[in-house]
This record gives sequence, C-alpha cells and structure tokens, in this order.
Amino acid sequence: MHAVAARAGVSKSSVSRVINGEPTVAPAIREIVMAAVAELGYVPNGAARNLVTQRTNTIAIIVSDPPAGLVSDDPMFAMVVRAASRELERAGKQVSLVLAGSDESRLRVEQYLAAGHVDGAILVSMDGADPLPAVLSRTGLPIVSHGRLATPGLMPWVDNDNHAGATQAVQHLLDQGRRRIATISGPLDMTAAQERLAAYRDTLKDTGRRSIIALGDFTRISGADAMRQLLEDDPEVDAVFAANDLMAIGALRTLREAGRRVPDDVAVIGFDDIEAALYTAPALTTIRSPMTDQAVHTVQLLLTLLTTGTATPVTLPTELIIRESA
Amino acid sequence: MHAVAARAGVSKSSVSRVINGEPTVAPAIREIVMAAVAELGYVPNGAARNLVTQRTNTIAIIVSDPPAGLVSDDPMFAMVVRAASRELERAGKQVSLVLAGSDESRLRVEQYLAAGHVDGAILVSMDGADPLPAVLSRTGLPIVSHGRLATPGLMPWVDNDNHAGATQAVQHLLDQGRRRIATISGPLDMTAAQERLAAYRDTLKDTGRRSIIALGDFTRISGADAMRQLLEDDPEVDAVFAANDLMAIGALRTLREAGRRVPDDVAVIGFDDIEAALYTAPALTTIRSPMTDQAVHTVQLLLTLLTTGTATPVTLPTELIIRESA
DNA sequence: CTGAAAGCGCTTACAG
DNA sequence: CTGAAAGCGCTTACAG
Repeated sequence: MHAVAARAGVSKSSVSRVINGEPTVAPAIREIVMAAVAELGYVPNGAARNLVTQRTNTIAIIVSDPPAGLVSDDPMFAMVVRAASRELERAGKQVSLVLAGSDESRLRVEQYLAAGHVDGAILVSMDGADPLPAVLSRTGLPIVSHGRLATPGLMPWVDNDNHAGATQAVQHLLDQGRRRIATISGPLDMTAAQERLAAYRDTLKDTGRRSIIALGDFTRISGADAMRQLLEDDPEVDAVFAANDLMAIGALRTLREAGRRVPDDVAVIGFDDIEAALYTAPALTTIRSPMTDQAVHTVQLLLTLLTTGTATPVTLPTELIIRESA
Repeated sequence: MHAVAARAGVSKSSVSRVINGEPTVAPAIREIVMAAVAELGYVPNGAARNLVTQRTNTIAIIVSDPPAGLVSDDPMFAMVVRAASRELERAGKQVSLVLAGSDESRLRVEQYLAAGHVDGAILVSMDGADPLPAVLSRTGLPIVSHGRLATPGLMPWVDNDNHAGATQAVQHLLDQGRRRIATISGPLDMTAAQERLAAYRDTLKDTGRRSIIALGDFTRISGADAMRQLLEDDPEVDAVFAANDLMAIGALRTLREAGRRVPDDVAVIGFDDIEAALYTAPALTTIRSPMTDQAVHTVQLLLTLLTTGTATPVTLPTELIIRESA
C-alpha cells in the first residue's frame, strides 16, 4: 500500500479510499491510483483490514458431525453446504467450514468464534443433545440454525414442515389401502426425526391402526437393518414410511433380499427426494423437502439477523412425489 | 489482553508468552495469567495475530465446480471435503471452503489468496481447461492438487492409479468372456476420465476388440443417457465399463428400462466404490479408489510442502471389488 | 525470566 | 477532496 501510494504520488489515505470505492475522491486521483494498483498487482492485506474494521466478511458453516461421519455421508450435507456457499458468495461473504463432532472440537469452535474470525455462523444438523448451540449462542454473535433446534429460543432457524410432510407420506399409504403401515424412524435426538415420527403416529391413530416402529439413524445400512427387524416383528407388514430416503434405499435392499416385491407386497416411501431416489429399482416415492431453498433461506435469515439484529424462524412446505415404490 | 495483563499484574508481553505456551516463563506468572484468562474469558483476537505473525493457520479447500454443480453433487466431493477437513483439523488448521466455478469467482479466489487469508490451498477436481491452477500457482503460495492436473509441473498432486484401476475393470470383463465391451467415459477435459478411457482402449486393443465409447459427464443422468445411446449403437453390447459409479448407476436404470438383465445380458462395472454401489440392484461391481486415503495424503502433501518447501506427487493403488453386476 | 517499545498493514476521524 | 496521525490487538526483538 505504501508502494502504491508512492507510485501514485498520493497519501495512503487516498489509496485506501479508492480501493474501498468511497465516493469522496477526485476522478483524477482515482485514475492514477487504479493504475498504480494494477501495475503493482496490489491486493490489500486481509488481516490488517479485519483488525481495523472489526469485521471479517466471513461466515462459518458449522457442521456437527459425530466421528463416525453420519451427517457428512448424507447427500443432504453436500447440498446444504453447496447451496449455502453459493448464496453466501453472492452476498460477498467468505465461507469457513467447521466440522464439530468431538468435545475438543467443540471447544475449538467456541474459541474460533470468540477470536473474531467470523461475523456470524450457520449451524447445520445439530442433534438435540448437542451442547454447541447453547454454547455458541452465548458468544453473542449472529447465528442461525439450519433445522429446528431441540432447545427453543436459542436462535432463529429454517426448517421444512416435517410434520406436514410425514403426514402426506402416511396418508398416501392409507389412500392406497395399506393395512399394516410401519415406519423407520431417524435418531430421536434430532427434531426432524421426532417430528416425522410424531406425524406418523398421529396420522395412524386417527384410523385406529397401531404403530409399528423400527429405529434407524438416517443411514442406508440402518434402514436395511430396521427393515429386517420390521419383517421379523410383523411379516404381514405391507407398507413402510422411512424417515429419509437413505433409509428407504436400505429398506429396498432388504426387501429385495427377502423376496418381497415393491410395491406389490410392500409399499415404500421415503423423505427428502435426494437425487438417488430417481435411480432405485423401483424408483422411490418420497416427500420432497426443499433443501436448496432451505439453504438459501438459512443464509438470508442470517443476513437479516446480521443487518437488523433480529429474525424469525421460517418453515418451508413439502411436496409428495409419487414414483413407483408406493 | 490489556485487561488480562492488568488483572494479573504483569505486562502484555508475559500474557502473550503464556498464551503461546513459550517455555521461557516463570511458573508463578503462568499460573496467575492463566487464572486471569479464565476469569475474564479472554480469547486472543485472530486478526491481530494473523497480522503480526503473517500466518493465518487457515488452509483453503478450493472446489472448482461449474454453476450446474456437477462436482458437488458427487458423493466423492463430500468425502474429500470431510476427510480433508478432519485431517486439517488434526493438524490444527482451519478450513476455508471456496467454491470457484465462474470467471468472476476465479478472480475472487485469486484475490482471496493474494490477500493473505490463507497459508496454503488444496485444489479439488480441476478440469483440464480450468485456468485456476496456473493462476493460483503464480501467487507463490503452497498449493497442492487433489487429482492430477492436465498441465504438469504446476504443483504436486495426489491421485489414484486411474490407468491401473480401469485396466483391472476391463480385464475383469474380458475374464468373464464378454465379447462386446463398451465404456461410458467421463468428461474428457478431466485427467481421471482421460486415463480411464485410455486404459480401456489399451486393454481392448491387446485383444483385437474394437472400442465402443459413449460420453458422459460423471453424473447419473449422463450415464443413463449414454447407456441408451450404447444400446442403440450396438444392441449386442454385453458389458459396460462406466468411468465412475454414478454413471454406472444411471446405466443400470437404462438397462432395467430396456429389459436387459444385469449381469446376464449385460455386465456393468463402475469406478470409485461409493457407498451407493452397495445398494443398487444388482449390487455394483466396481473399482475402489481410496478416496479417504487420498484426501489424507493430499493434506499431508500440503503440510510437507508448507514445512519443507517441496513435495512430490503421490499415486495410490486401486482395488477390484466384485459384487453382482459383473 | 520480564517489560517497554516498535511494528504488522490497514482504516478513519480530524483538520485543513 | 486530501493528508498526517492515531489506533485496531496482537507478537517479538531488544535491553535489562
């Protein structure tokens, strides 16, 4: 910067003003400074800027993923990170990706935010037992959650309407005349899994049917295992609502191995509408949750929070996608 | 920091020394400073540190993804980002995720690196036409590529042995006595696609068979389309080597729709061994590329480059995984 | 082993 | 509209 100022024959103040596009600078000076910047290939030092402005133009995307890597194996993870990155980029923000699974990494994340490395943060897929949201909300930084948190009031969030979506799914199975409708639930410390399971129960209860529940953890393998157990518990089961597509894919494999035809013997419906749902055999009927929209809304919620200091939760609608499996 | 020094009754120099764990500090002073830090909940400001040390402890993961999002829809993307993040975290580095697709974003990335925001960078899935590697290597920062670059000599890289892997795949089809072996290639501006195609050609040539090639872009849908074209071009085709699993999954769908049995009528083999390969019907025979290992090696290559100033390319072996489809 | 001082590279009132 | 000066919050020779 010193070199640029010398080259242009002006003060560093003027160089700074030109670079930051301040209107109060004479066109002649602007020209000569721009020329010097171009010639010298000058790029302002980020750390110095951050220090003096007390802002970093960086947003953290914090993914709470256990060591086993449950979350980040999910295509939802990639979609959310990608969509959020895009949207943040459009807003001129840099993205700092932070994986937080273990206890040490939680402390590390806390320190990272406290050190002022970012202007705000987006929390992705926190389970209800995770202490991170509470800890981070105490930093006073603007933070929003992608997905509703178990503890209310900590921060604004964006989520899809899990209850409505799951209701659509189960209702579709009922409409088909299915008699014994089971569900494969997600991990119950996650609000999405809780809400989808509650909707399943509520919808069945109205028809006098009993609930048939197996527990999964949102992975393919857990869906396959849960389906095996379901078949054992009730060989007459003729429909399954899996709380996400990955588990539905696992369930399809088990049904194939067990010689059950889908949808003839057993109807299967998932949740999320990931791309893979189009490529199963038979193609998966599912509930579309607007993931990309959700990520976009999450970013916008954060930007609102950053500028206005307040923001209210957002719930997005779901849609039933009928394919071959139910 | 000022407050901590005052509280502890020592100079800021001593506070700094304690925080940075320098050995040359009296135990008594260390104690009292630690206490003050704890009481005040002090966390050093990152920007100030970065400014004075000229280091950021941050590594950029730069993903070159066209606006359509080809790369980031691939489960490989998530695996690489996750494995690299983990490894970087273990080394005490922060991760800055940068998506670079368009021309403007390329400029933005260049400026970002030039501004000194990161100590080094990892480039992921660059296609051969991408000018980014050349541009970035001119910054003089330590940069490594995950995947061999089309332009040699720009920077060290880590890749799996694409030629050997593809040879294994085609050889397996030959061993089965397949007569008309086609391939679905990836986009030819990517070195991985080039190498896999070259191996396919080389291996077939030795047996006097002719090549039957359709072009895809590493997505499921392109695999489905390519398979359709292959069937049209040569209805007698009895085996297909898809250059990645996603395209193989697409091909399976087309074959099912066309009423061809796999592997009876047509054998299908993929490349990558993503988790989804275990859940196709029939389960996908494929070549395992050690993705996680590769990411780990990429990070270690960068760390080597950072500390020693030099590093040499790494090639990792592949493995044939036989399942049901071939 | 400790402290006073300089300085990292910017931005921003302030005076002109 | 422009420049000199102060200051952002740290680290690091340097002297003691």
